[in-house]
Amino acid sequence: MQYLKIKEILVEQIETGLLQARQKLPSERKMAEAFSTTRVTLREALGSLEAEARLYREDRRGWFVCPKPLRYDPRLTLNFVEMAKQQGREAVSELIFAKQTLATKKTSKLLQVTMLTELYHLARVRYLEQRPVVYVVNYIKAEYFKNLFDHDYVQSLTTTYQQHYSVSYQRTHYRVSTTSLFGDIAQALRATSGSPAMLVERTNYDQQGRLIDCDLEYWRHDAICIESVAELIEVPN
Amino acid sequence: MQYLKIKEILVEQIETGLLQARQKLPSERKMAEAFSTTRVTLREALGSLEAEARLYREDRRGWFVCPKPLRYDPRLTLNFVEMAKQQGREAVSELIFAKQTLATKKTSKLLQVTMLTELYHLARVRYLEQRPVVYVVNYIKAEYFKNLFDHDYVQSLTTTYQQHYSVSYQRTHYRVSTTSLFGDIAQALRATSGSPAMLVERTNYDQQGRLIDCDLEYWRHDAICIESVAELIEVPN
DNA sequence: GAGTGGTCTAGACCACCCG
DNA sequence: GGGTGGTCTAGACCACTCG
Repeated sequence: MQYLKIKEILVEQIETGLLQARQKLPSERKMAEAFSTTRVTLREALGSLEAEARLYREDRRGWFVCPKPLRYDPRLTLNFVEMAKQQGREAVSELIFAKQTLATKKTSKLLQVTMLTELYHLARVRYLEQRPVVYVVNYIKAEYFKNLFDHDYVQSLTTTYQQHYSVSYQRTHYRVSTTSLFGDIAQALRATSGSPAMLVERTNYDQQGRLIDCDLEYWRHDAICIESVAELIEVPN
Repeated sequence: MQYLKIKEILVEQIETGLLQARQKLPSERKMAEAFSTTRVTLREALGSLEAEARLYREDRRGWFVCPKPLRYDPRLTLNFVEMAKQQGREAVSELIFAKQTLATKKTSKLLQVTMLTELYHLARVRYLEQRPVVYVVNYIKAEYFKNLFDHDYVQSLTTTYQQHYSVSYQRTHYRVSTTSLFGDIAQALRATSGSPAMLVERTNYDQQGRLIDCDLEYWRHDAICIESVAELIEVPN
């Protein structure tokens, strides 16, 4: 079991700081030679460290050491940039597209509206210290936010909701599962197709209990750690 | 990109029901031949479907089609068996070990006690329809539960807490991250070493706000989907 | 005991990234 | 344009599972 030995060595180098967060590893060929093995076996070790969130790769660019994950609390309405700042991290949000569309079969179900209801549809990529870590898709009920695109919607939707429409999030329904990245999303995150990912789906309600929008967040799985507190519910048998 | 084609075909067979949940796939050699490729490439496709939670494997036993994940709401105090039953699933809990120990550096931090505090330490494996899906480790403050082992602690700790000690969970602090399975845990879950996993860590408080125990839950990542509702918190800037 | 999955070797070609 | 990562071939051995 050579690849386990390789993993141990790499983990040790990470933990002793010989390899630092965000640092690029040597090329696969060089490492394979250094460990006296083939690329196939080396990649077995690297892939396994990727699954453990110790290494990540950028498509065709190489392997890097994972920085600490961002703590994410679904109860906080904070925008991404603020959330990162409070943890001493530097964050940026970038627009991929913003358009107006009509609800399809899938989105009408997500937002509990009839098909062809007017919606805003936007996609953004968020960066942590220059590294793209989440691809966020939003579907927003247009009826509550006339002319949304006249305001800033890239950095923080929640702020715009509040300032221009007096709407604030009150409750959120969220679902967390694991998937992997493909196509446009993988590309936007500079991830290799098939990289492990965490999917956070949220449906958000305002102070009047109205369903106002939903998010699909595709996180590079090493970049996030969900952390929250919940009051427990008594369930009758 | 042969392995993508292979994936597509397998996904289609799963979605059309040609391959059913829990069904075993043919051997790797047979599939490699059927797709006119080598085992290495075939395994690339299978590994990728494993990351997407469409296939899972049992160590040295082969590849299987993933059944639907169990929905898991951290707010519910329900024991595992009840939770599964409410979703029409059949569940069983099995004891791995139960012992009394003293807090170590790691566990004293988890439970916010001084080192050498008396603790119960138990490990269980939980099955969904015969399949082991979670490995649960518990650390419990012994001071609140004298002679815990005289009662049933395998099927449901929460029930025993309530009935014999008048203690019920009120609040939980939880953290969700991705890792992978190794050693004893992988073995108990019949998983190949290095399989992707979801780690749920919980710290639980009773009706008096006392920290009473904590859980480390190692889930086969395809077997769980975390789903909950949260009231949002206003955060001053 | 036959066949399986887990691991490994020693190559190869290509498209892409970066200097 | 050199070197890289992504993909693929055609084998091999071993320990284990299962009938």
